[in-house]
Amino acid sequence: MSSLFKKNVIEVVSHIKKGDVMTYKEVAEKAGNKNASRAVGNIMAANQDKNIPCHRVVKSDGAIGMYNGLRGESKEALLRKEGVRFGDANKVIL
DNA sequence: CAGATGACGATCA
DNA sequence: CTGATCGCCATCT
Repeated sequence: MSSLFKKNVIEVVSHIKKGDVMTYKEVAEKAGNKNASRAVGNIMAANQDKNIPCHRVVKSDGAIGMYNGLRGESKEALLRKEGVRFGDANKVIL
């Protein structure tokens, strides 16, 4: 199960700095397929590696998305601790 | 190979 | 603004 796209996505996501967030679209674009935002989410779901801050990957509108891999901790709280600024309705300020 | 699925995106009503 | 629909891509069955 090692595809180039997947590897790129994981690399890009693991490169996200603390307090910073990246949209699925951006990650997909950096990975080589700007239209593969969906595939990116799929890869994230299949690779919840602790080294990969998947929670720092949000939707293009700044929403958290359907992320549910954490142990009951709200992604908002976690991201807030990381230093991410939130606007209204749990929307991340990009 | 073809069909179905999903941590999405953009557009339309 | 919210909800529904179509479109896109990688992976699974």
